[in-house]
Amino acid sequence: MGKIIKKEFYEKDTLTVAKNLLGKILCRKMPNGEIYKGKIIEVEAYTQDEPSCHGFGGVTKRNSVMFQSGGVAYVYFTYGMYHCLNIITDKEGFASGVLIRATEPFEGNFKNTNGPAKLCRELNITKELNGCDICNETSGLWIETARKIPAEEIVATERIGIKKAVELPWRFYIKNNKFVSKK
DNA sequence: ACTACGATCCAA
DNA sequence: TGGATCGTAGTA
Repeated sequence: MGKIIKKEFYEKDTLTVAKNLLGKILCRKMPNGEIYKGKIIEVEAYTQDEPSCHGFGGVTKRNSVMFQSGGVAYVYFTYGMYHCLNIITDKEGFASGVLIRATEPFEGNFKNTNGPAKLCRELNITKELNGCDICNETSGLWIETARKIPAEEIVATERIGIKKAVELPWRFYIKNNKFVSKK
């Protein structure tokens, strides 16, 4: 099957990585040993130079992982009850990452993965995984290679749930996929 | 110490 | 459309 994606894949500009992540296989080994694999079908890009990014105002305790070089997970807690998963991209010192908004499950008995917080709840992704290495399966979280999605199958829209820089078309999803979180 | 708010979700 | 729910960051 697929091989684990290496660090070089993530150490590129965020918009490129975001689109390249579509179709790849998000893999999670649960604390009880159960394995989940699902195709990434919806993402959003965030970078330090636009105000909706958590790293926009500089390093804080919460966002420091965003400033690492690509290939680690940034998991944050929000709305008092939810977690969201980002894949950190680009080079050290520049806050940037890709929010995983939805996957299409194909291995493991999981269903509610069509939303960033639902995905984390279903896969037991919490702050314990914040900063973990996603290029090594011992972390319990990694991504495997798969066919590249051609540009004509990718839809770009405005990002969801933000109030700043709303005009940027930095949300990407695979056309006609029924697991997309919102239209 | 005090306050406002959030890259969400779900019920109604 | 509004409520749940609380860590974080900004202000004092």
